[in-house]
Amino acid sequence: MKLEPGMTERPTTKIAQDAFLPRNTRRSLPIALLRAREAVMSHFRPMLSAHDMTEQQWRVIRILAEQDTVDASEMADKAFILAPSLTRIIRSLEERGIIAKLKDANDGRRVLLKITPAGLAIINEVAPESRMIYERLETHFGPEKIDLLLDLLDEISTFNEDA
Amino acid sequence: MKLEPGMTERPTTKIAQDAFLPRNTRRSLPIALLRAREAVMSHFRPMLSAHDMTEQQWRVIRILAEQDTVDASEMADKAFILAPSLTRIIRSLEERGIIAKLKDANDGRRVLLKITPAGLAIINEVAPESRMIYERLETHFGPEKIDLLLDLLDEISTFNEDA
DNA sequence: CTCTTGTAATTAACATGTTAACAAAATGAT
DNA sequence: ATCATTTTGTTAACATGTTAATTACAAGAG
Repeated sequence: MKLEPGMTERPTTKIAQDAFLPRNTRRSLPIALLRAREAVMSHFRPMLSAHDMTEQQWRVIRILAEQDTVDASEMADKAFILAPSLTRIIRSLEERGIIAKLKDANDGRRVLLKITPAGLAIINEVAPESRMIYERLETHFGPEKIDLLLDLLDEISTFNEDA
Repeated sequence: MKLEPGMTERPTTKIAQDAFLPRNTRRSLPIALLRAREAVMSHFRPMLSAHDMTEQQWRVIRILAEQDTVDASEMADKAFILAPSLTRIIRSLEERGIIAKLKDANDGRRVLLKITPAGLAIINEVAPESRMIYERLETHFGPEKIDLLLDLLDEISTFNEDA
């Protein structure tokens, strides 16, 4: 390594520190998970943005299509969205008339969520296309491989719980 | 009655629309990737925040520890950070004296990045602990399983490129 | 009943994700 | 050289991620 005029005299060779360097970035699990997620989402995003929907907003109304009434905590859990984000998403979706907020009669703290007809309309427009995209992906890789991946991801996700 | 994970639920009400509903959220690949990523990161985050480092900032200086000088485009690519985010991260890291910005003599557009001694000090503090955490994870699941997962993720990540 | 503690949701503040628009420098064709 | 085009990086604007503090209500102990 050649020293440039502006560099310090201290040797900057990093070979001696190799043992202290992090693992190679190319085999980093967090980045690999991020890349894979982005690759998958890139197929869905155009369809969602055509309906002025973000990915997270879609996750919310999708869950409300599966289950009629969901309180905010359960929604945060299922959609994997943190409470502060969910508060903003709910406000936005409600202003757009896509979901409705109800009060829980038994617990004044809880916010109950429900999809509106307008929200259902969006579901019915987006869902078929979403299914098609997913089926293309499943066909390309084979359902077994996707299942294997989902199982591995599930296993990783529960790593914390047995510490 | 509470449904356990793995059970197949089908609420009473929306049966007629079943064909138009999205896939079940619990087997959603994007959410599964998100959950897994968060599970992994939850082990690293406390250590990073102890050094006032975000995950993304850590990715940046980590790459600069592997490779002495990197321009912004290459960094965005390797750290998987979009250009606008990277601009802000670079500004922040530079203000804190952790990295330095240089100008490319051959191309006036490019920004070259280099880690400072202060940055190297952080690397040397964090890296050993980071390795230990990763080794625990690798021991728990077995290196073959991690490798299998990384291979599958890689395969998913390149799905776009053969369209 | 009062007080403490715990829980659900919101707000605040900052960092990043995401897309679009933009400025500056390089490139290539004429 | 001149001009249109492409590439690199930044800025802007809005949505979400992240942690901490806060408010409103619920539950329990005394």
